Amino acid sequence: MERRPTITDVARHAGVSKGLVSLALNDRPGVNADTRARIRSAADDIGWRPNAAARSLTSRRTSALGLVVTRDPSIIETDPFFAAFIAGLEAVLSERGQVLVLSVVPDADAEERTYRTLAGDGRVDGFIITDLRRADPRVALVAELGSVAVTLGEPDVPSPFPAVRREYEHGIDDLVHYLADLGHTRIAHVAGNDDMLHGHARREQFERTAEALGVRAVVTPTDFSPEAGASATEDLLGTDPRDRPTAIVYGNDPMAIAGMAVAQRLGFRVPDDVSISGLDGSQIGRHVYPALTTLDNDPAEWGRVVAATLLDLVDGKDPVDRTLTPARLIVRGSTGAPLRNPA
Amino acid sequence: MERRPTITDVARHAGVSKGLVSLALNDRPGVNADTRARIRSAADDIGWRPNAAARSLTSRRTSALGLVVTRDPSIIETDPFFAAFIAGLEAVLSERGQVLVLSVVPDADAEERTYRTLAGDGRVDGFIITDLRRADPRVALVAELGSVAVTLGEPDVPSPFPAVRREYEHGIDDLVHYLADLGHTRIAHVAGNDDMLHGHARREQFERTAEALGVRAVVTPTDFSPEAGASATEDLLGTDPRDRPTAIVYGNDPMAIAGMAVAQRLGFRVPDDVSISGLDGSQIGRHVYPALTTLDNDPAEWGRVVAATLLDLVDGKDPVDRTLTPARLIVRGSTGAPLRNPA
DNA sequence: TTGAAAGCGCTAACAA
DNA sequence: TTGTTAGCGCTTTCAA
Repeated sequence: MERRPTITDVARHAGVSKGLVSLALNDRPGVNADTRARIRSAADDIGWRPNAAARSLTSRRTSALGLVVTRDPSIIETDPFFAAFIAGLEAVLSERGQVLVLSVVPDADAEERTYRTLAGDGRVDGFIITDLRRADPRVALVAELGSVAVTLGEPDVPSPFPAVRREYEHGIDDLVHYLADLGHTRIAHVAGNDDMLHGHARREQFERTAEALGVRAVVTPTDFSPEAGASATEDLLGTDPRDRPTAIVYGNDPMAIAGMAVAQRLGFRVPDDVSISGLDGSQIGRHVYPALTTLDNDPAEWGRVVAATLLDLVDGKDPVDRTLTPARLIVRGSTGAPLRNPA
Repeated sequence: MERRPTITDVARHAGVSKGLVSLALNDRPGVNADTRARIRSAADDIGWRPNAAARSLTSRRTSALGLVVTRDPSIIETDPFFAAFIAGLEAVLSERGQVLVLSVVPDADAEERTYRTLAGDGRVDGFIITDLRRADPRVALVAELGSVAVTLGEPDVPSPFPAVRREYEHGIDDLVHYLADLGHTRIAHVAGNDDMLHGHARREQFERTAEALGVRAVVTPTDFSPEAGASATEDLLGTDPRDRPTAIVYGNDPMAIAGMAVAQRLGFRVPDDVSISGLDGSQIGRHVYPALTTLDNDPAEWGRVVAATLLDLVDGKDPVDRTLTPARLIVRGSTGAPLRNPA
């Protein structure tokens, strides 16, 4: 097996010193243009690529970003966010010669261990913190580890790190208004994990708007899993018809899909007997019947902006918060006016 | 900002040479038990962790595995396989101190570039090759790059690498038998990408079994996207009732869900007017109405076995192919006997 | 069983 | 503008 060419091989081929090769190939100033070109073609000729480990050892940069996803294995599969989010990250990372180190861990203990390992072993230059929780320990942990991060959303703890956020309040406001305008007076919210900041904020906004409109609101917190969405729906629809909600807003699309299935199995027509809405968007929501009303999110946009923000931070630029375009209400067939006489 | 402790710090604390620290902490023989214990506690005291780059430079091991996923961004989001697959990989990797470098790329060009970058820069010790295609160039590419890989399934090109496979043929056979036994005589298959080996193999097995049973089979190849599943379904159900299939088997669950929605929108009852089956399993399939008949796959099991196989290979053990438990038919509400007089 | 020294491939001083 | 020389933090000889 032939040895991979090193910078010394390039230097020999180009008839220069390896120090100069390093300068030339890293686009540093102070190299004669001809020499630079000669070095470059020598490198191409022998197919040289800088070794990441060697470079990292001196530059103290790994050119890698860490994403640690903490989700129960059964929930991660149905979460429509991550795949597109990662594709968005990747679009920026590959362009800038960076890689993504991904971990999927089952619980908070494994999560902390993974952060410590990734930072302690010097494997990544920074972290992407998703699914912020209340009093999230990860912000302080990353700081303690001497690393940096970007958070998706604004943490409720002091954070030295830039945040990327999307305005969701108006979207929820629009959604509840839209349902109230259709004539719904009892609207349930099968909320996501209330310990997660985004789940919590959406629930609060839902309650605020419902109260402002004089709509009767019932909130059931869950864990974002379709199972939980299904069982919450059974409870809601099993109540006395006079108390029963005529519209249900779910914390994410998979729960909404599961809830819609329960409603249909119990003989409720959607949307005539009960209107169903997701939150957070998804591709599959367009393809169920009836198609799911939801609030759009654009996971790929999240990914692109988060990656760019974190790379700038790692490059020593001043951290700047970024705000994405607000979530927009997408009305599809799963919501409509409530029928006077339910089946 | 305080400097991270190095092996020299540990050596000083323990009063030994750094060479000995290396031997002791890597469980190499020839170190006095007391000394080893002393070194270990010194390392713990000052919180030392070996730097991955430095270690990689001498050991020529990165302790990282590469996974390059080539999917159109719109399809990756709905694919139920990857999230759980990655969680399965991770379960093994974290236990063995390895990390996963993940890339999501849009097309074959970006794919090749990514393999070259990851291997050329010495960022990973080996690759995980999913979604094998016909005459897949990646097997030769990885070999050319001097790296190693594990393939999910058996490539149709000569491969020096171990393969992990799951027996799918019997499951498909069972599924078609099951449908034929219910009385279906016209069964369509909305197949996945026919350029992908698993999609192709499943289609062939479907056709073989259908022919053996004297069932009329119609096959539509697609790209695995829910959109394609939906439009294929419109075509199939728009035909003359005497030609119309009474059962449709989709290449994956998202397509089946989209197809079921189309059927329902067109006024077909599922399963009375048309039976719907997925393939490949998914969590969300349990939570649509009616729940989706499918063939189970266990992405997490794939992940665990693939990771273990690749790590063994990287460790220099002889490559051994592994075969997972066969895919099993899971009958749910979306399939049933065809009604004599369709609506 | 331990220490000393060399070197992995690169970057970054500093000289020339 | 270019060459020389030290390291970065670790593993691995080779001596002692």
